[in-house]
Amino acid sequence: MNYDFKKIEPKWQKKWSDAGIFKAVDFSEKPKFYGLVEFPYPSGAGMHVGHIKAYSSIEVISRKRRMQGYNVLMPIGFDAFGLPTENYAVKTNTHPRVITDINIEKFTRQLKSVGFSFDYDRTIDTTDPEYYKWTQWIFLKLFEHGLVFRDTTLVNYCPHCKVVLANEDSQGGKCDICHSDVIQLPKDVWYLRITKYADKLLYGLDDVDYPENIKLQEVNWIGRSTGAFVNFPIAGADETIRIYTTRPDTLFGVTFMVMAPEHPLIDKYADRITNMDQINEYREACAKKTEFERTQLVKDKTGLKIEGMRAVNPVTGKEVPIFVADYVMMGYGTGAIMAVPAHDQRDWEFAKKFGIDIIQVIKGGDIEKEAYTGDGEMINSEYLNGYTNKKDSIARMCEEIEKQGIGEAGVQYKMKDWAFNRQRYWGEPIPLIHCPKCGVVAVPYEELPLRLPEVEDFEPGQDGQSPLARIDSFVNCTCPKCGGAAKRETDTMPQWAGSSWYFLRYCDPHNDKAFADYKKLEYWMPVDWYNGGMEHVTRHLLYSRFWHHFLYDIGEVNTPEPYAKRTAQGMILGSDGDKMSKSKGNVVDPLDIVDQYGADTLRVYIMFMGEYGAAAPWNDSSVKGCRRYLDRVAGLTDLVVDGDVPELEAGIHKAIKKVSSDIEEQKYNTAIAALMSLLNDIYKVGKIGRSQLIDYMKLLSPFAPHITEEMYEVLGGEGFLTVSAWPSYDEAKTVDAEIEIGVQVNGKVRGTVRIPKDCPRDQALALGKADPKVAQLLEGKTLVKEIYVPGRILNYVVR
RNA sequence: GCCGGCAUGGCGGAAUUGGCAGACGCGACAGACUCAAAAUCUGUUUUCAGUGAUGGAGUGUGGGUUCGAGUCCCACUGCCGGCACCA
Repeated sequence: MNYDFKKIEPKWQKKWSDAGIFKAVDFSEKPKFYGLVEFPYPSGAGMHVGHIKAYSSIEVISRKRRMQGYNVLMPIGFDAFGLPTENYAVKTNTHPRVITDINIEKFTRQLKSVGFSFDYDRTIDTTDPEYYKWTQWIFLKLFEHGLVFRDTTLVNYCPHCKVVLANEDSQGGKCDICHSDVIQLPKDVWYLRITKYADKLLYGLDDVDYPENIKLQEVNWIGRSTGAFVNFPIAGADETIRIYTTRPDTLFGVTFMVMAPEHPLIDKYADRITNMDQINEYREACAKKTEFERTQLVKDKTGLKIEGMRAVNPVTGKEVPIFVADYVMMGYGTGAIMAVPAHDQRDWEFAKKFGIDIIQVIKGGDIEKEAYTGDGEMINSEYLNGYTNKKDSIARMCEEIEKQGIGEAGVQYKMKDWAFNRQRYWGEPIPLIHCPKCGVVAVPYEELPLRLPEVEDFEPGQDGQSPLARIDSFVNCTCPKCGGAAKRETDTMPQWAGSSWYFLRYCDPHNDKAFADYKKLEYWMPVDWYNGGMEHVTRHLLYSRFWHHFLYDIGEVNTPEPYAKRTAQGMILGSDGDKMSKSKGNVVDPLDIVDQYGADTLRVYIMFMGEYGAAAPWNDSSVKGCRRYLDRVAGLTDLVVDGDVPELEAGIHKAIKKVSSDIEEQKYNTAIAALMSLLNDIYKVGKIGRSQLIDYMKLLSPFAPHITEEMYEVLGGEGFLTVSAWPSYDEAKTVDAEIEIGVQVNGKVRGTVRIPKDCPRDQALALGKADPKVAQLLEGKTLVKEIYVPGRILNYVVR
């Protein structure tokens, strides 16, 4: 067959589309399969080869599932709110809606040209009011259930651009746009109380099929630790400083305390602190430091003693000094710590620098040289003395703490609550109203969607205000509760919002009564297989799992966990081995490859590059190799004969087995290698039976759907190959009657021998010895041991 | 610093999970076709010694377990990813 991909690829894309074979059918009798890919951000740059790789995994599985008789839901959509579009809108003075529509149109065209079998009838766009209506609806549900709260925090602020910056946009303490110094500014922020779901997110991992490394990243991100909260009284005051510790059993070793510079008790007791001026100076210096500086420059511990204020160790009754130091963070624990310099390296360094006592309470190490953080017998600790097991001494101390009423056992998480607002235009408006009488009031559900107002000017406002704050007609409203004049919240949601529930919308994308019909969710959910980038396994995965757990708790969805299985693809690097980037000029445009070699070649190459989960560099020559392979595949139509070719039977059965299992394990590269190998065999034999070739086409179809569909037509096949039955194999035919195994002498391979598959031990050993080279090596030696592993190896141990 | 991953020919990568290392592809070399080139086809291709049969070495480094190690254990080196003064 003449392989003219420019003709056949559009031809079949149109035929498949016209026949609607990729449409998912709600409530079909067939078993369901929901395959999900991370929906793209429709940037102006268009599709990247990374997108192709990310989607190819679910594409191949879904195509195989359809052939296996499943009702497949494989949707696509666009996560279209976000900064790049907004920045481009500002620069070109074009409405982001216009830009988004152009980009989505472009993306869709590109996706289709690669032949992805998405159900385009279910395409969603997070910026469509009919979609973000439900993002706002879920937000209001969270609000209703007390999971939305407001708090003051320090944000990165650029005084020059007058803009609040994300951490990513203020790396190194410089504004990404104008490169001036970023300062920390206190600001009121909306938070989602994700920490309330920390345990559910942690223990939910036991019930899902994620690779261990992904689970571990989530576990570390959640960062659950157990310990105790202890209250240290302030000497001469009726107040305590609350601390959190994972080692309450070292309480007898406490020789000082440290508070974060932002700790509110410092201000509260300002009048009795005698060096308040110095402290304020230090605090100001800390405020200028960015998160980056504070965490990167870990070498030198800075700090200052608070004069005129001391704390009492609640178990010993002894007074200890209090310091302020920025190695203690306000954002973790209680913002204050008890310092045990003998057994914590940071406390040790601080104590050495400030000449503070060090009391050892765990035997071991040399605390003159460094803190001892290992295990050992408890000493200098009254009732804890003699304990050698950390777990027991901690448990005993927690008991004592609670008995003495000085604190309680508790749990802490590294995960922080989710800061949920941005001062930007291109995002979902937060549907809340500030009423001078009633406080914060929710926009009534029936008023959703709360639409983004049409504006001319998208630039962020002065002093970090959202552009929406300038639109009086948007801001001014009446309070839904009291009917009085009120003002709308003008911040918008972060980009993570729309992507936290999109997979639910795919189940019922056009519903205007609910985010999705419960019966449809029951039919489709959970997602059977979700593939995406490693960079999203912490934030996006946790955020969306959080929303889903919440929706489950309020009875809106049918499962606690949204994704039954999650995998991640490796990056495609430039041909120089570096990350692809415009500045390096090593970016490959997938559409160029489609144009030059065809979509099938691109698809086969990307799946053949190497282990799916690993990073691999692009190689133009290898692309040509895949094109050469498909050319040779096309040539198979010239070798067709009537009836099966017996020499190929075993090979075809083996290939069916291997390709079938390799796809399930994401070993696409070896599946393709097996098909290439079989192709070489077919050319050696010089002929192939018609139905044998159709089986070959079926195996290749998920990878190269266009050429195989065309060949199927040439062969006179009925219907579409794409939805024909996946071939089955006969296990007996995949096993050879006679096999070749290695023969070793003292573990070194000295020859091979052909033996029957189920050759008995004695016979195999005799056959091995009969090999002339082996016989020669055995001559005159004492045979110590003979090893025969059926189907694997023969080994003679001699002396 | 902590957590995780990886390391195999000139290159991308295989190896039934402890059993013939280098499948498959790229590149290179030789040959065929061609006036010639490209394309295509046929061979060879881990490395060292040897015309050869063959023999030695070989999966980042050093050690260990085993009849047998790319695979398991210990120590180290180098790269990649994530988190980072987390109390």
